[in-house]
Amino acid sequence: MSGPTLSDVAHAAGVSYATADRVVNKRGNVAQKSIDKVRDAVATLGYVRNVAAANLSRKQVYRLAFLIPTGSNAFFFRVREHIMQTARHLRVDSVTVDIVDLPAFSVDALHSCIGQLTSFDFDGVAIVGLENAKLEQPLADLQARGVEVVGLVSDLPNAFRSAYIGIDNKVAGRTAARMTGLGSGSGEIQTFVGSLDARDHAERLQGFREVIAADYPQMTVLDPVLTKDDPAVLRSAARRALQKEQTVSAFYNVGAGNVGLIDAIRETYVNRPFCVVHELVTHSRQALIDNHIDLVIDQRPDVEVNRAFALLRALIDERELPPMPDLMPTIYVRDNLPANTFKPAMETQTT
Amino acid sequence: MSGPTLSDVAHAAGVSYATADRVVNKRGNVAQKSIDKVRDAVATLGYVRNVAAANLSRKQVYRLAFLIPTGSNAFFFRVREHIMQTARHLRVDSVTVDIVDLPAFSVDALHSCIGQLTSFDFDGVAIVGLENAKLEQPLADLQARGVEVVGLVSDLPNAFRSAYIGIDNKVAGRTAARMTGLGSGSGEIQTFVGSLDARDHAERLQGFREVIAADYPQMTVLDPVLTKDDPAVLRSAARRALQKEQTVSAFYNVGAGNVGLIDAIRETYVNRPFCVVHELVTHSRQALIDNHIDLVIDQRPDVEVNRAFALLRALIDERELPPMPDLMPTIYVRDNLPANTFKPAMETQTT
DNA sequence: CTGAAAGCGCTTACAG
DNA sequence: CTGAAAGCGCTTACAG
Repeated sequence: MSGPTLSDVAHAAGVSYATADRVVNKRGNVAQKSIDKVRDAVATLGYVRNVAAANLSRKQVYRLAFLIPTGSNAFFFRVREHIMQTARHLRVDSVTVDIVDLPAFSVDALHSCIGQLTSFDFDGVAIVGLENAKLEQPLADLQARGVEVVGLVSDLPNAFRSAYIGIDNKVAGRTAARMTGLGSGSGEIQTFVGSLDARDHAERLQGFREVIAADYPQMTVLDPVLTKDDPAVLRSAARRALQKEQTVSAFYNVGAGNVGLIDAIRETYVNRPFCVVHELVTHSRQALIDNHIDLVIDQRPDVEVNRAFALLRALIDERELPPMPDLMPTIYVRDNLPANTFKPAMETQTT
Repeated sequence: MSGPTLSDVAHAAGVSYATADRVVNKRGNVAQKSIDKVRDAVATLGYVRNVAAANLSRKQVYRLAFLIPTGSNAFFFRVREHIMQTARHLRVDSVTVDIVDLPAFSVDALHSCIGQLTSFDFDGVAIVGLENAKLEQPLADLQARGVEVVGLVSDLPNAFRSAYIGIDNKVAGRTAARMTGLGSGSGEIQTFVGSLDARDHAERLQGFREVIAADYPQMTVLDPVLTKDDPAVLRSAARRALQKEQTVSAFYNVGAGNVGLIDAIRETYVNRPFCVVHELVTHSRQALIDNHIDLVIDQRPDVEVNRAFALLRALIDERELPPMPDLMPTIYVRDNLPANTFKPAMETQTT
């Protein structure tokens, strides 16, 4: 900084340091006259609060919580790893992190978990959310207590969080379709979804269909197999589809459970279809390397997690938010894979 | 933090605060006996220095410089914009930035510029470098004065910088080849390079050739047209290649000057070849949207610039470096384009 | 070689 | 409604 300090402001305004502080930090109990003088001084001097000094004085700590779906999903395993790694690095900046596991896709579980959060006085929470109106009340309560909340990967009701950090799933689906069109060109595309009730899956499929219909009319999108993200379901459905060799020229798995899909492909000795899946995890990574699939569309959970931390801290400090360009889905082929930083053994079996 | 402070350490070691400080910060003039006691106390208490408090006390400011090639290159225009934007945001954290423009690819210019840097006492510099031994001496001088230096986009002699922030260009070329193989499949690929003396161009071409040779034998990589990154050269060469409609099925421009390539494609009413270029700038972005090209391989200068700032600050603070996964080239199609944050009018005409 | 003390820019009781 | 003062965890002269 090395700009003007609050005592410069107090001086210029002809009031005490304490009074200048009261108006700058809106602590109240100040005469209008003093307020005006301080405001003027701030403006003419271009005073800007030194957040580091303030935090030192206040012994600020950042108590953060992340609410992450539990279970065997490899993607969220990755998310969790990134959170822990970042947390470790941010300990020296006085941030502490609790990761709260909760059942996937359960509005009730999320509802009660958010409700309990109020008793732990966190400063900020990042939530893998659901856009359900039932969550509005507990979120409002949380925010009323001054807790900053952001949606992560999957959004919360818009008015009840400060930001959403995640990709646009329709864009992800469109990207998958573009690559399928480029790579395959004609024939039928067998699609797989976990559930059409899951908004992200529905949006991806919609985006996918739009692009194929508009730009690749020589391709047909077959109705999706419903998989519940279960590898076993994917495996058998994929095997069936692989029998129809001549007509199915591409696979697109909108959801998780890729292990099953990959198994089916590995076990089948025919020309495999062009294959696009989501999320770079141990198995999809290996399948890319082994040439069992062609492309992975990834949402960069590392970037998302980093941003969640940065954003939460900025919100808690009430400082200007950093520039945050839209998060776009990333396309991986086997040539631009980042080094694998996780030990495969630690990752769970699904997806 | 809220961990032990240095006065806790001093207490435990039975020395004064000043002495504890001397050993922790290696200021010398301490009896070995005191050193040992303090070291012990640090270890048993798990003391970790509060960088924020230290910086406040010392009135630390970060004076940074970025050495960026000048000229009409749209990519470096983008780099410069990101630096300025980030700098604006980091002003409140006491970082000031000077951007030094210098002629592209000139070892001599870089040499003298680095030499002059010593007289400005910067705390850290990021340099779009060249791997030339002539630069070693001035870099060594700079580092001897305690200036932190990192290579950005293009590396410096390895032993004379603390880190390189940029992509692996061979990986970028391999990625381009993979996409060309997926999208085109057979026929001749006309390549274009600015200069084979430019290491990044040579590496990209090498990676490209490797993948085509290994995995797409039904395609042939034609020898590159040397363009000096000049749009006019690209334009006429591309027009010539477009005459050979039936044989050339793909274009790959390793370097800059894409405006010329895009113009040639726009002006030619034949089935255009499959088209891959590098770096997302105003023109390549628009060409993607207009379906004049198929893919852009980008190195995310925004991410690189952010990392340069973070790294330089961590180095200057002598604190633990943040986790830094490898930077991989990003693949853009027209569906996963980030919003354009620059006003096209500001961007120069080339590339 | 060692220590006491002022000061960095703020916040927070506490006394008027 | 206003101000003087201690303290956050460090660094930096300064005196011994």
